[in-house]
Amino acid sequence: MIEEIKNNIIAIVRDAGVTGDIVLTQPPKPEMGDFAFACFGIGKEKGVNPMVAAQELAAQLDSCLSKDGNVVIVINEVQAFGPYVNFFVNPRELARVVLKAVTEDAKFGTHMIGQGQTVLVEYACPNPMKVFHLGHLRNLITGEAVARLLENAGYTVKRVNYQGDVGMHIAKSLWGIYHLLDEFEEARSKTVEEKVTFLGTAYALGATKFEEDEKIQAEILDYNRKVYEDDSDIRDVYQTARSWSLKYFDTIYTKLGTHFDRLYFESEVFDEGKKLVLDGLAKGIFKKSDGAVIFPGSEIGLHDRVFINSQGFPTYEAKDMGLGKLHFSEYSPDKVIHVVGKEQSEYFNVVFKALAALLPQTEGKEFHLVGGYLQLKGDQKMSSRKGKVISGDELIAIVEEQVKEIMVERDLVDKTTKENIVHNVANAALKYALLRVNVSQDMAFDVHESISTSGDSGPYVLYIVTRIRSLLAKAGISSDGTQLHQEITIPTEVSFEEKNLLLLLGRFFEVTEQAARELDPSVITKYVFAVAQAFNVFYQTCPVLDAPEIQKQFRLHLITIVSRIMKQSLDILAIETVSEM
RNA sequence: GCGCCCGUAGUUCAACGGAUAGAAUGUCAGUCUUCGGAACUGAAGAUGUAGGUUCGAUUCCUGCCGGGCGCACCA
Repeated sequence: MIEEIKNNIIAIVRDAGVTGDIVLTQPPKPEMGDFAFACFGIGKEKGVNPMVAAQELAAQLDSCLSKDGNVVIVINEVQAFGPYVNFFVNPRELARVVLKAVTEDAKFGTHMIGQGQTVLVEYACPNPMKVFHLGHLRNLITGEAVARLLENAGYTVKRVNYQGDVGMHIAKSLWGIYHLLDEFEEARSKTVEEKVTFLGTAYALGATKFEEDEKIQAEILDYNRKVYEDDSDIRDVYQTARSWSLKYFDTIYTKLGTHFDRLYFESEVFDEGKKLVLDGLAKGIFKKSDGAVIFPGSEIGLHDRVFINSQGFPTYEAKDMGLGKLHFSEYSPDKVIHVVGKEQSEYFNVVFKALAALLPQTEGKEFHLVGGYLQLKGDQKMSSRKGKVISGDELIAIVEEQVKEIMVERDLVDKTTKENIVHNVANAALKYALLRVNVSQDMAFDVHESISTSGDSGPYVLYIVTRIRSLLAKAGISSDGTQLHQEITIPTEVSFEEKNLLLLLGRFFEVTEQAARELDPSVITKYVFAVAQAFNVFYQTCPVLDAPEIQKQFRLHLITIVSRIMKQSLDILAIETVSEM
């Protein structure tokens, strides 16, 4: 792999008398070399201008190159560029090393850095009886990718989803349902979508009335109490409505190819949470204030938060204490990653401190992976029908519809496969668009751009994979690479385009590592796009099937690996490839 | 009022304190008698503002301008 080459270069540089850390970077342009060593450090050490130091080092290295061809066969040339010493690798040697590494190691690109460690990834977290909005959609897609990123790095990952099935929003929904009882009864026999639409209406009604009318406010507070007390008056309606919501969420999870190891609910943690906080109050971790129990975050430079309200109900904060305890008793995780929007950053700062004070074993293991916002861009046609806010599942449907429109003209094998393909392409479009931006970065989503067949999009990347597969099929090779020979003759000439592809393929190893370290799927998205582009450039100038035999075999081998690594990358993003499109 | 986050081509996004700030899209100009053209090549086009630290700042610090969010009994 590429590490082998890098180590080779590092050894040469060290031989030249350079001490300390030797870090190799990539020059900004391929014409400037393949690897670079910055000479700011040695310049300072020697008290000379880094440009001068680079020139001296390059000259020194160049002279050893010619002396000992054996050691430095991977390097063709050393050149000083400003304050950098740049290395040009021998393309044939690069080809040999990269093809060998990737062909021999079916797990190339996976890591063991998480070996023996359990990580809880908490994501999605929609609230029963409320809509699954766009924020949830981005969160879900991000969370699944993060989970896969970590699995790829060797961690044992548990996907968990924490949902608010008690609290004021539920009380408001219940009030709405009880004032629309006829519709509720009718909904029992309707589809999941219709049930959920009804729930949306009921919540909206309750929420509006709560603001308008004090008497209704009191009624809703009473519903809240009944939910917490599991009152038999409301039990059936509550459970029924709750199950409708969960069913609806399930359909979304299935569509997007995610699943959870454990669904947590506020209803199962609030009791314990309250108990923990009251214990903490006795120990002086929490304080009484205006009839409520608060965590005095302001004493440690944060802010105060209410954990138990003056009515004696645990707030979200207290419930999180109960949840934390459950997490640790069930999985003893080494890390708990909460994928949650950035509006909760300061909330988590306080809550993690409180949790650590209460349960020392959680100290330093709780992380908030800050999610950026998702907005819709472009024309208003998309912000649905009645000017209402568009929901997550509506957006999925819109993307799928538009992909279908494009695909009608395509002449594909049969109808069932075609539906499947439409589904996969639509998924790719959506996921790619959401995962190409840094996790914490706000983004604007444009349906037209996401399904665009050219440019930085899911369909573009998917298309490259199918085209390679089609090419390989023509040559009678399966795309999984099982037919590849370990021994391959490298042609005497390896082109510039081939070399670029090889360099990129070799980087897969460090890219997956970086993505896992930074918990950022966009690292993978950017990489897979770069590979797709490099392939297209290669494809433009390098014939495969019509090439002379040695070159043909080499190129077939190369593109098999391209498709394999692209598929592996897309797998991490939970994007499924297709055989044709 | 206090605190956190963010201002990069027309637009959507990149850039461990380092080389000429990269892509995509849109615009303009080209390529190829296509191993699936849903392609490729080229051009024009940007760091909100004023200072500071540094050999070097999109990146770190301060002020200002502009935007988002959070600050007690919602989740």
